Amino acid sequence: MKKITTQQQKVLDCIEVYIKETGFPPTRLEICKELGFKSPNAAEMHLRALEKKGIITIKSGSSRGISLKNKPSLDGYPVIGLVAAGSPTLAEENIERNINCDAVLFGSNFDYFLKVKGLSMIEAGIFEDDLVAIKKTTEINNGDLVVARIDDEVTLKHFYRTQNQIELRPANKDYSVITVDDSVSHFEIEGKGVGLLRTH
Amino acid sequence: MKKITTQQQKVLDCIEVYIKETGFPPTRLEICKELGFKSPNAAEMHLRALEKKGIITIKSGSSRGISLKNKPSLDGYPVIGLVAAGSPTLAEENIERNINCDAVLFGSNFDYFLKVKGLSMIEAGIFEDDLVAIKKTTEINNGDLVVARIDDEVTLKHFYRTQNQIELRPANKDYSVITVDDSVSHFEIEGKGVGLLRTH
DNA sequence: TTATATACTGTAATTATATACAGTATAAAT
DNA sequence: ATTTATACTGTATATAATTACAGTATATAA
Repeated sequence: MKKITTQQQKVLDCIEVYIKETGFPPTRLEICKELGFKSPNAAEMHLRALEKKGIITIKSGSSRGISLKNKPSLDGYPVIGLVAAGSPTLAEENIERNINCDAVLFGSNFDYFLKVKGLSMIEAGIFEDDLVAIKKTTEINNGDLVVARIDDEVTLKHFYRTQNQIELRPANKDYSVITVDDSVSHFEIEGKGVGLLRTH
Repeated sequence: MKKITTQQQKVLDCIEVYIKETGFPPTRLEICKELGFKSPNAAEMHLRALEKKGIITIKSGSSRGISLKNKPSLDGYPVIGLVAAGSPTLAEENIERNINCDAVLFGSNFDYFLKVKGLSMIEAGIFEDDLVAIKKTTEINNGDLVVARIDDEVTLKHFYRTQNQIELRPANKDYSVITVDDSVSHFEIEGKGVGLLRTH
């Protein structure tokens, strides 16, 4: 993303304010009126520059056809999809999108949303593509929903610690319990599920 | 706020979707194209009706000058618990608390959260005390999750319309299908479930 | 019975808007 | 030294869009 000039920033601010106040973007002439330009082409040129820099898109031939591309929310929570083997969960390439919501939406605060793959937790009412709000912590109690990393694979299961081993139990009778033992070279608790979000 | 007709709801939904996708409202002709109308006046009349009912405002003489008055409320979205028989769902006494979140958290916007009672939708991954985001609309398709009012009782079920009757189906084999027939003195669709929120 | 609201088609006119073209001028990059 | 980007004024025009007007038809309310 190239740097933006002072005048281009003014035009961008003008558009944002206009949308916030009216619900729709301004015309070239309205931008001119607001910023004191005397020619519609002044606005036009700035819009073209902003489009070229990837800040907005302009739908050709449409009145008020300006879309702001700065959707990535200021302080939203990342949605993590498939986690590449070995990569940190929150690595850039794992972020599908951001969701804007209250930090205390699920009682306690949390760090990211994990997009559920597979049906292993279906009996706990957790379906494929549901988003589970994850809080990064290693403070886990028996029965908690955890995100665990086993040999570079990330999984969502119920956590149980027995006398001498750790079990990751699915909530689906067609799946098997994962036992963490000597055959596992790397085991780590990434966090705890504190909430769930589903879009119908 | 007067009641809105099915066609007006379609137009409103069309505007909401268009804004969400493009960032600016549609023109009369674009609404017509989307909904299959052949005259721009069809859209115009619906818009006038929606304006008269206080749902939108139209800036005269401006292209795409449609503003949704549907403001993401400052106090957040109400959580509706047990609905008292005969009372309007959103009556003050039914509001348990408010939740602050993004209007478009569930793709389309919505009006309130309904706190789930009972286990009738458990096979759809909807558990007791889950919060279902409800959008007030009468635009329902078969299989949709709906909030219905039957003889002053409010229920959450899957909606199915067959040749000559309406069925409200639970997602739990221990519960029976509710058939809306002559024994029902009052039936009304309150809205549609667009999302789900669960706190672990 | 006479409105009033809904729900459109179809045509047309006015005006709102995007956008091209012709200039002028300055600063930075190649 | 020449191009490229910025930063505008000013004019013109094709077309995008609103909106009025004339109909048709149905349902509901006063």
